[in-house]
Amino acid sequence: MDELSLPRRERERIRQRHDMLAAALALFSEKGYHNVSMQEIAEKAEFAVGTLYKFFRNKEDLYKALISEQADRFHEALMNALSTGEDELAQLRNYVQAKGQVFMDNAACVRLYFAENRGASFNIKAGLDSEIRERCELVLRRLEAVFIHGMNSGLFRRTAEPYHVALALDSLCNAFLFHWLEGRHPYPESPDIILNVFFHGLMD
Amino acid sequence: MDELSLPRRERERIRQRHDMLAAALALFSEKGYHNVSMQEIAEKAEFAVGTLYKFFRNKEDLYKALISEQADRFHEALMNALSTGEDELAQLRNYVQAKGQVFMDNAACVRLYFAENRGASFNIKAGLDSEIRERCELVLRRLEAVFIHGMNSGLFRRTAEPYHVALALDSLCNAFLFHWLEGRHPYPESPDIILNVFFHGLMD
Amino acid sequence: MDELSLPRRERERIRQRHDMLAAALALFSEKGYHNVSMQEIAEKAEFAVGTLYKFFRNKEDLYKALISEQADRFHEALMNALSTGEDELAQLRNYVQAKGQVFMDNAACVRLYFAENRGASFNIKAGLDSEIRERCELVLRRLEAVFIHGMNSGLFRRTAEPYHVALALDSLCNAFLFHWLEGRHPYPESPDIILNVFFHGLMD
Amino acid sequence: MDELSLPRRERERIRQRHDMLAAALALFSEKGYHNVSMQEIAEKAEFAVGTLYKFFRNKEDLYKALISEQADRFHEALMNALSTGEDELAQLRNYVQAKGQVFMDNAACVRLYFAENRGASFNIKAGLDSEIRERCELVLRRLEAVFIHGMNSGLFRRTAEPYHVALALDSLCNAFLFHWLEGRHPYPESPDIILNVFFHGLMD
DNA sequence: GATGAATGAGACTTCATTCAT
DNA sequence: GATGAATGAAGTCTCATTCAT
Repeated sequence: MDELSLPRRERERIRQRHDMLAAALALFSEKGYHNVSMQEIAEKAEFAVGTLYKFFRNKEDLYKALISEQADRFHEALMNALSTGEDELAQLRNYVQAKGQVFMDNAACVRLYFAENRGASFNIKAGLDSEIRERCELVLRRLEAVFIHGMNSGLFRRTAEPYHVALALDSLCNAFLFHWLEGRHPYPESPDIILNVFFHGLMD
Repeated sequence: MDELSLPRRERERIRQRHDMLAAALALFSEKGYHNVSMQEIAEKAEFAVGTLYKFFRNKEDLYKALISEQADRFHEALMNALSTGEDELAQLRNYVQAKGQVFMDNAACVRLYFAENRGASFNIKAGLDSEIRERCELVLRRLEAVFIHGMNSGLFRRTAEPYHVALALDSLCNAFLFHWLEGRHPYPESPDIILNVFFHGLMD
Repeated sequence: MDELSLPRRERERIRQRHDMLAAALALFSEKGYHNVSMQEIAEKAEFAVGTLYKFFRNKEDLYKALISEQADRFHEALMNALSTGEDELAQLRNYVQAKGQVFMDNAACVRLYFAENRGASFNIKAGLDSEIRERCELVLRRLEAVFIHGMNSGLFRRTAEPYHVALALDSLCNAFLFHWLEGRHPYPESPDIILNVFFHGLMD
Repeated sequence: MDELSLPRRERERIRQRHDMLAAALALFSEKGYHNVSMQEIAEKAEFAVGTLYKFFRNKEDLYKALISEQADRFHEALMNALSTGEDELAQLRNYVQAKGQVFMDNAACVRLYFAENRGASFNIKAGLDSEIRERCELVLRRLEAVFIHGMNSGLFRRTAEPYHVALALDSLCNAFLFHWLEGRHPYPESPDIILNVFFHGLMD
């Protein structure tokens, strides 16, 4: 809707940029950054190679833009989830569900997302990572805040550092999602299956 | 000790192979598979390129050998930890500690390990991954067994699926280790800091 | 003439391809397939290596294209010669002359041609050879037909198998041409010098 | 028998050298000079690479020795044939038969022989060729001499230059042998099938 | 004297990037 | 502004040759 108010030329450019990123995402997530050529991306997006370079300084730049935008969407969805819900319990449920939702809706991204957050592409070049990690950290801090709130309000017991609990919940979601990615088992439909692990301790 | 009994020539070859893998590990973990050339590895290992190819059929082969051997060490250590300890609680403590120990002693590997298990190198080629993931799954199943035992013996309460709890514990360790890798904060000295999250539920 | 009607871009590409093949021919015929590098060909043709690969999938492909096109020209010229001339005698004269003409005009090719038909490049890879040999066989069969016609019409005596006579005539031309290639002596100006051997038997 | 009189050490060396050349011949004729490595030859001959270099200065040297020795055998056999037989007719028959015999008994060599005499390995490096061609020329001159004798003695008519007739006969044998090599048809059992072409002219 | 591990130059090929049209 | 042909640096891998044992 915002786009409609832009000059036609500008709107066109945004659509083109979007098509390029979409093509790149499909290819990167399928074959990995290093196994995709600019030629390939250009062909899939139905542009000339030169045009790609009008939008992105180089391959790495294109990659960063891609990751960055996807990360934006993810983190925005997660932050929203954490801000929605009557009490902290509801917020956590929303978080778990939102994380599942957004990831499963964008399987292609997830592969890249994990790649970015867990590993190999420390590499591609620094810089990107730190930016993404910062946003991960923000989500984590927000999650921590929910736990702190819950503890302060007496909803949760203070059995461990709130940050640690936040870390635990998030990493558990990731583990489930990762398994889902591999086709091992589905992501739990009810968030409670994941949350139970934390709510009801193993020992009295 | 076994090596001492081998013919000198054989011992020499083992040492050379080790040096090559060490050089490769250092470079791969720093810059990523695709950003390291065989030339580079050869130079770091102080061999000629051709010599590398006497030991490994090609770059991918070298990479697989590297990952495979490191994964062996890791998984062996973890399996050992899970088999050591008077009761299930002790076994879990050992697991958490062993995981921390072995990873922190091999920071370079961990980067590659995560890369393998979380992402990017879906790519490099299938085949390796599945092999490694299978071994991860074995560890996870062993961890699940500890929880099942503990639940059956009344040590733990059955508040969630044992496999889910196992997944939760393992992924939490990974999360901590990952943060440590990034220099954010140390891996907890006492395993209890991690275990507490599970033992004492957040709600009554 | 056809080329003139093509779009400028297309004409340009044809010229480039031609230049590349010309450079390759010169080098291959001088030093042999294995002793010429793509770098060398590129330099001689005044292109970058990468450009070569835009036109030919790989070195072998370039080689095959080269051989194939030259063989086309040769065989077409020979077939034409055999179809031109009042009687069989004239056709044979034309053949001998055409063979000499076309070969001597393309000395570089001839080296490769012989290489293809007599030897070494059994090797380079099958496939090409058989294709070329088939075309040689066609020419030979056509030559045989001329002899058969001549024998049936009473122009020639049936002193031997027509195919054998065809083989004999062709191989004699080759022998002369080969000697000429080596600078030993000239290819006979008059085709009769070669033909005489066959027409007038050594014995009564 | 001569070998028996040599010191044991010397006899041993000759046998080793022979084994190396045999291995090389088998491999070269199957795959071509450039597609065979010294390693391969060494393995087939059951020696170490280094040992090969004790006997031959380098790969080319080994190749030249191989070709040279085989050519010796061939040309000796041909020269013998041409010197054996009551009259010129018998000598020619012997020649045609000997050429067929010696080639078919050494199919592997023939491939290399043709490669040497007709093409590609102009290349490998000059030097060898000229030496071989000289010996070919000697045979040809000897063959010419037979025709001259035959003409002078009235056995043959002087229908063409004796050298040309010699060339014709030899190249016809080669053509038949080449076809046989390719499995197209057998080399004529009776030399007369080849000789007839020359003896009884096509025209009165 | 034989061995074969080690060497490293050099071959083929790809692909990010530029720039004339 | 878009195009895509051209570029050439750089990567992987092979193999003739050497030399310490």
